[in-house]
Amino acid sequence: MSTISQNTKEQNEFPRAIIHIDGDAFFVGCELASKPWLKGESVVVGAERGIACAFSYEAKALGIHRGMSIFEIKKRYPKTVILSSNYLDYGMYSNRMVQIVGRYSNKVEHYSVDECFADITGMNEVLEMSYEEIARNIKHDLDTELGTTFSLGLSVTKVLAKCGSKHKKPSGFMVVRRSEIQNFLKNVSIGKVWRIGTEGSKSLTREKIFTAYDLASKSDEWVRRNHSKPIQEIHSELNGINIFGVHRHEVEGDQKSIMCTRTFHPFSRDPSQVFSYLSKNIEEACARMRKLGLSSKNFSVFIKTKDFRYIGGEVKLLRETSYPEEILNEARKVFDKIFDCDLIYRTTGVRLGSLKPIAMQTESLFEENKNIGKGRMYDVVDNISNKFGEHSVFLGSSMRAILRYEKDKKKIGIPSLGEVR
DNA sequence: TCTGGGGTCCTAGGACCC
DNA sequence: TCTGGGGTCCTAGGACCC
Repeated sequence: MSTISQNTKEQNEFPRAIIHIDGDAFFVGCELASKPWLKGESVVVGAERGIACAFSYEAKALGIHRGMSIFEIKKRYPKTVILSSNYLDYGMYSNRMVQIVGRYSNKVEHYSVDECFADITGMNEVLEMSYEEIARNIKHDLDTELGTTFSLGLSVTKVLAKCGSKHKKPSGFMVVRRSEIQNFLKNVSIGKVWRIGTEGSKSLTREKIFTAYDLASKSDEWVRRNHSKPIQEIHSELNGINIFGVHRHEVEGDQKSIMCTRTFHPFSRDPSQVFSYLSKNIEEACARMRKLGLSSKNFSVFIKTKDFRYIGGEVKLLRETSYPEEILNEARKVFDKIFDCDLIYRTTGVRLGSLKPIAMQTESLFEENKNIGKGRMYDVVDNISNKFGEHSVFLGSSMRAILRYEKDKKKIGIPSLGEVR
């Protein structure tokens, strides 16, 4: 076949060429890359949290699952190696993953710590390789240079590429050309499709849609009539029509919100106790915001009942802040409105929205002066927290939460107070 | 898996305004 | 004063992701 007709064929099969890359048991993979003697063993990461966060395929084969307690794992599978997680390392591996993929395309989306998408459309001519060859090279480079394996899917849309990488884990390699989509989708159950969650697959199953093929073969008209935007978009992508572009994250810190939520034990119906947990979350969220150099103007707080009912409320401040006091004042008002003494609560949370860099805040001279003092104070607070740990300094309103959290650790060390039981 | 934590985006329905 | 009908904006909560 001539080069020209080969190119035409490739063009037809890949109007766009999208790759999805997924690290296999990524956290464990990173650990094994530096501890190769553990390869082939049952390995679990998550010692510091007391539950399995990630596990090797050998551990999975034994029956270890996500969230299983370390205590139980030790008891039932004493040979399993238990490691603490090391997020800084995983972040470094993750960045290297993106760099390596970046050799083959400048359109790489760092989707999560262990996943990325790449749009390699047109790179076949630049690199003088077929799309499949490019994909194989990427996988080869990742596997050999990072010392852990990756699964890769190559197809014409993000949803299809993601179905591909998922198809044969670990170390999978799946190419789904346009002419192969229908056959491929017959073997993909509807619940496995990216962005179709439990609710989506429930409602689709009720309509006798069991595989991705069943959905893809419905008409546009039918989907538009019976389903909302998310399913409509997935339907298009399954048919090879690109809806979700590959977006490279150019800017660091383009985060839209910061959340801090925590479930407490025992559950509580005591308003001052529950508010104290909320207060602690607000303090933590503000500390993270300051670390990122951001400030927030709109925020929402919520409480969740024992039976998982969610009640919340939103507040708009007059100007941005990165300090907890103003937020707490408003949060108190919302809290008093939404708290119901007859219910028992399990979780509180705060979400800080409309984030802006601190430098972009607009303030009057007077406010500026007021906040300089506060800024200095919080510099000190942040420094102490860095040195002595996050519970070293806190607001009075968070006191009861701290005491409760720390009780679980038996004792607390507060520099100014000594040890409190 | 009777349920952890941090994110993003969508939408139904109320409030408000002609 | 009562009434219809339509548009936009907002937000609480849900669904989904890793």
